[in-house]
Amino acid sequence: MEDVLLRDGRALKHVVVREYVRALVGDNAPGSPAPSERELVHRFGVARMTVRQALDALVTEGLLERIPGRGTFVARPRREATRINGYTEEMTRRGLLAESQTLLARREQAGPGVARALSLTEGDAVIHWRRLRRGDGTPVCIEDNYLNEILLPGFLQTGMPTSLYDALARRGLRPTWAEDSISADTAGDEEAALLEIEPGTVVLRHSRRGMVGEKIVNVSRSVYRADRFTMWIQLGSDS
Amino acid sequence: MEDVLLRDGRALKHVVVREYVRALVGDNAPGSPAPSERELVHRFGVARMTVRQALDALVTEGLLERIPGRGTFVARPRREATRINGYTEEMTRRGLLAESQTLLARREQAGPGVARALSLTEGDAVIHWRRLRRGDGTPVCIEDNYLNEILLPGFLQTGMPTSLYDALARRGLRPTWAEDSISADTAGDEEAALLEIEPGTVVLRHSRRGMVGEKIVNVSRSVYRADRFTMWIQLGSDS
DNA sequence: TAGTGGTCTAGACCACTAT
DNA sequence: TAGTGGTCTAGACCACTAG
Repeated sequence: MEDVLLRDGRALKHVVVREYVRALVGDNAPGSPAPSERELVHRFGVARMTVRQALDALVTEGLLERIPGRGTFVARPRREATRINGYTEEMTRRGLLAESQTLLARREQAGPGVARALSLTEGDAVIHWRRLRRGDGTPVCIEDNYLNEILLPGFLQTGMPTSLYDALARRGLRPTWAEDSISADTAGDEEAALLEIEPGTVVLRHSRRGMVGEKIVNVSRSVYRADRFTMWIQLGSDS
Repeated sequence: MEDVLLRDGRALKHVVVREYVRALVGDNAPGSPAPSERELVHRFGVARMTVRQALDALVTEGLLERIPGRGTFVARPRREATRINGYTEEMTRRGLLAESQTLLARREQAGPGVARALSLTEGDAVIHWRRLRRGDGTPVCIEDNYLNEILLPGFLQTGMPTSLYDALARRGLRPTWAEDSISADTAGDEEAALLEIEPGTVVLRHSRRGMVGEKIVNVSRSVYRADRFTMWIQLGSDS
């Protein structure tokens, strides 16, 4: 996805200008002025169309905002649809200490449900990772993750990280979109024991299919203690 | 949002080209070729930069896709983040018959919780609309909606529609983004009676703050029968 | 080799904003 | 009036794809 955008060693001019402006205004407050187009023309000795191409990209990106007759300014950050977060990030965002205990991490043959969800054939190799997750010490959730082994060769060997999503990101496989389903249910015996609640207590079930492009990266099935967890989601976006 | 974009009666050239191309390829299958840039230059007698400006817009919009050395083509439709839907749309999407029975529709003074959620002061006027919602005949959900009366003058008088979101859309107030929270719980006595379940049965609770721009339009609190409803959400988008 | 999109130049006139 | 962004021209060379 990232523009490398060097051509025969020479940097593309519009990229140079774009990144210069990005670095210049990067953390400035919304409403701060960016350099004018003609100022950038003089600074870089390029045509105005080249400068406009650079600024167009930053405007499309939502970093800058043009106001005719006034200038170009840092835009108010656009609200974005919820980032696809995993447990660790969710908990950290809430200011809780996220801990994780691996109950199971092994190669398995996909059962019918997992195979369908991952768009594999029954019996194909999947990585099954089951964790008990705690927040500030007490059990909050049991999470079963199933990963397509083809996409993640050697995943089990290269050490299991705390955050699955971090690990996926390092391989360029962090889901950019996901299909989630959420339901209310009661805890089974095994779940109840792990979550340290009575069997039959109310729980929140959450399934997710994480995808990047057309690739289905992971399928997770989580069960949360209802008394310790409320799901929070932001939908849609500005603009 | 729509570009009117006529200037002193003369149509902007890049808009003319853009709309010509949009109409031309409008419903074509993904992968169909669009006219080449030079072809459009000759057809409209404009500079190539003008054509590129027109096509850039359609590419950003997701309608077209450029492939260097090959041409410009109709792009595969991009996946978008979940549209903010109400109960009626959700049920219809699932192929169920959505029915609705108004239990309450009146002007009230906002209590502390509602006032905070709507960013009002306690005691401000709000519209409270409580409905029992059925799917294919059986009770599925009780939904309490609280609306900022200032934004919706005469709402109670102009007839209560089936779909709140349709009614909001007609006033330009359909939420474009929302903050949702979802939790699992058990039904209270009154809820259980309405939902035709036993008190203490598992339910799914869903709260939403619906917003358009900076305006908070509505706050809803719903309780779903867990045996009749699973929430389904799509997060994120392609790009 | 012919055609495509990608980049870039060096100008121009316009409407608008601020002073 | 000076400066800004918006539009537009008429070229140019490049890398890449396809026949």
